[in-house]
Amino acid sequence: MTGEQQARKRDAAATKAALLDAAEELFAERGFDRTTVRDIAKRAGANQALLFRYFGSKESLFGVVMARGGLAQLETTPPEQLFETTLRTLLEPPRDGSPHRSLETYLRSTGSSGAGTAMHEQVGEEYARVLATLTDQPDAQLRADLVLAWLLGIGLVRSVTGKEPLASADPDDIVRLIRPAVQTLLERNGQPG
Amino acid sequence: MTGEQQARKRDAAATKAALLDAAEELFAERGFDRTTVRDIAKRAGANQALLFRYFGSKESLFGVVMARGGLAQLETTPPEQLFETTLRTLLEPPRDGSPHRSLETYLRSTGSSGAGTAMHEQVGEEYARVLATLTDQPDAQLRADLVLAWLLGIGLVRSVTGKEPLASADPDDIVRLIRPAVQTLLERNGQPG
DNA sequence: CCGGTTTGTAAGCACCTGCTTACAACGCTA
DNA sequence: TAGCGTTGTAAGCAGGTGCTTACAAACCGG
Repeated sequence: MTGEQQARKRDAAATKAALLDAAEELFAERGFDRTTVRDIAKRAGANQALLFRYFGSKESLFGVVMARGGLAQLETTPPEQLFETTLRTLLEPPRDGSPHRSLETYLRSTGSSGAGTAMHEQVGEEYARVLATLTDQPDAQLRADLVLAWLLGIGLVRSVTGKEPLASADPDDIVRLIRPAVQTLLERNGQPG
Repeated sequence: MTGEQQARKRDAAATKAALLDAAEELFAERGFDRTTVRDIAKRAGANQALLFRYFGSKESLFGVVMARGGLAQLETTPPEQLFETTLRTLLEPPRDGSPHRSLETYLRSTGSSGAGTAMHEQVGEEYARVLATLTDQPDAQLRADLVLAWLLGIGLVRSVTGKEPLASADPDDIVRLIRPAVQTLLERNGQPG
């Protein structure tokens, strides 16, 4: 709820931005399916017809939201810090002005629309590609997928299902437990049997 | 030739079972939200009004489906094999007569209804409790949650988003890569800093 | 055969969904 | 100031949702 409903009288750019912000929040909180265009318009303080005028459809808006900030963190974080940085972002409560919440949206929108699928592929591919640079082992891609899977699983258990003690655990403790295990995964040769 | 639809003429028990089977399949395939009561009734070859007569509501049916077979694997698998067994179940394509698909449903129904939340808590709690017996370290519960998170994350990336190379990887390879990392997670003392 | 109960069916209700349309209010500019 | 494109609004549409109701057909004990 941006409290400037009266302040913005005739400003298409601001309305578009408000719709995008509201959509980003709601998609991250509820996923694609359980977010309605009426909810988005209401939170943005705009008429829902404008959503369709500016973005065409709900799916198209979803795509714009994902494209806008989905990969920002990825581009500004060195690979060797990506795992820990992403993990901490996922673990900390969403602050204003924090990186965009693409992984959360990824989680909450599993099994949703076609737009969701395309987004899944893109976001997952990008993260895994960077993570794969962290190991010289032959199965680099697969190992990277497993790291990504862990990130997503932690986000799932923590922010979606709220399972304790994980949900309330100190991010430092989680990082301390996980780091050596990830190191094992990335560095150890696969051994037969 | 009498068609199979007439074969079950007046048999409430069989109709209930058919509805349960259909619901279990569809919830696992699409999650709670994207499964409609009309779909369930259609796959079961039954009238949708019967679904409400026998189960009261869609949410209630969901609860019955989860309660029916959700924890079967948990009760018949020794703790030290639980991780690998569950992982392999998650990795293999669903066969007929295979264990119930509670974790898949868990995944696909994230962020769904209240019934989904209750189920999430129950299933997650049971798995984590058993997994926690695998370590003597102080943070046993937290470590168990992290193992569970990895399981769910792998299921998510593999069966929901279909990301390659994980989606098509040999289960043996995945197990070989993951086992030492899980061992590290469970056995290693948390070290400060 | 009769009456009541159980099982199955078709139709519909009230609500929600994404999306569209018709129109009013505004502000630029000629 | 008159005209006109732009921005915002209210109302509604077509289809889908969970769920209910009214009723017919089958079964069973008497």
